[in-house]
Amino acid sequence: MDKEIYERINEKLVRGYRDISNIEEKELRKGPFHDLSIKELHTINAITMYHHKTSSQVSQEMRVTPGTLTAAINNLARKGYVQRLREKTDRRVIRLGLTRKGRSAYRLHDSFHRKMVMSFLDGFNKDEISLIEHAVDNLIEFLEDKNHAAKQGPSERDGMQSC
Amino acid sequence: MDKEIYERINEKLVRGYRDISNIEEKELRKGPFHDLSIKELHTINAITMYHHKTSSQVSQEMRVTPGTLTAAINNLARKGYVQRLREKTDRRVIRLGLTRKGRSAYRLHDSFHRKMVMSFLDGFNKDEISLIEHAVDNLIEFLEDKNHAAKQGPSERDGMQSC
DNA sequence: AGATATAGTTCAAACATCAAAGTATTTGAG
DNA sequence: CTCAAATACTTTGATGTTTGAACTATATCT
Repeated sequence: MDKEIYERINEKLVRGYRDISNIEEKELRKGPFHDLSIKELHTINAITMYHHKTSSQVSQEMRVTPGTLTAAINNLARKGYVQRLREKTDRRVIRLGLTRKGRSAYRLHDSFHRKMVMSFLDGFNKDEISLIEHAVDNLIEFLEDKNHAAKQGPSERDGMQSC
Repeated sequence: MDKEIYERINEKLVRGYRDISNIEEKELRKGPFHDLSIKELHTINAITMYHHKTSSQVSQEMRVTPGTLTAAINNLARKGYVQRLREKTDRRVIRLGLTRKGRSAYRLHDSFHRKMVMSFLDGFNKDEISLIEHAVDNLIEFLEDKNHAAKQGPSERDGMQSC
């Protein structure tokens, strides 16, 4: 492929990637939830509206250790965004739920995402959108491959020498 | 637009976004530069191969405060990836350069990016690629709009009521 | 020359993160 | 049934990143 095109698209992706968090945080600061950081908002987002996932589930999805999540939940509970709900049938597990305020923050963040994705896809027809989705799928697949390779360890990356 | 399509693409973008840093870091740990974090690598990337940008330039591009960059450069210099070069004509300014080792790390990271972008665009022809690029442009434009709106302050977002 | 501006550094505080040890609870083997 | 092992989460201590504000050194402007 053309080197120039690669450079240009790479540069744009890097720029977009770098700016998203910054801008999400700035938007956040303007609204009624100025006591939330972007990371806290992402935790709220991972908890989701009504699923009452367990702590373990959320920490795995977020790729952080259980201890990290505990600390994050402590803060969000103190600020009134999240509630811990102890499971009746197995008292070891904690289920996480958003308070009314938490759901409100969730919706605000979601509407930002909606606007962002809408503008990403603005002006394309169904076929073109599915082409773009295919490119995104390519990217995710690439990341998943790398992820599995990393899990197996570097020595077995290609060719499965073990056994 | 179709709500279902939005949900699906949003979910994929969020997942991709979340995984990129994790996987870049994992890849990094496998190679010869295991003493670098992903943030440090991004600093090296912002310094670029041969431009000798000033500290201010780099900190602005990275959207961090000058103090943050100083700390990062201290670490990278200690580890032998970056050199400070004092400007002859204006002794206040520091220009930043990569050492041989720093350039080597830069290249490794760049090759990861290259593979990632290549897989993103895999299987598309020129026209299709320029369509995808257009979508990325849309996204960047959205972010820039939001960024300017944020700079002006929330009260003047739309309609320039001042004066 | 002296005031002001600019470039970068230092410092103290806040926060996120992790690994490892700890607590409470459940499960499973005998 | 009982106790050892497993599981779910929390606590703790250490590390690294980030910021804002005060600071140093240098340049520019009047």
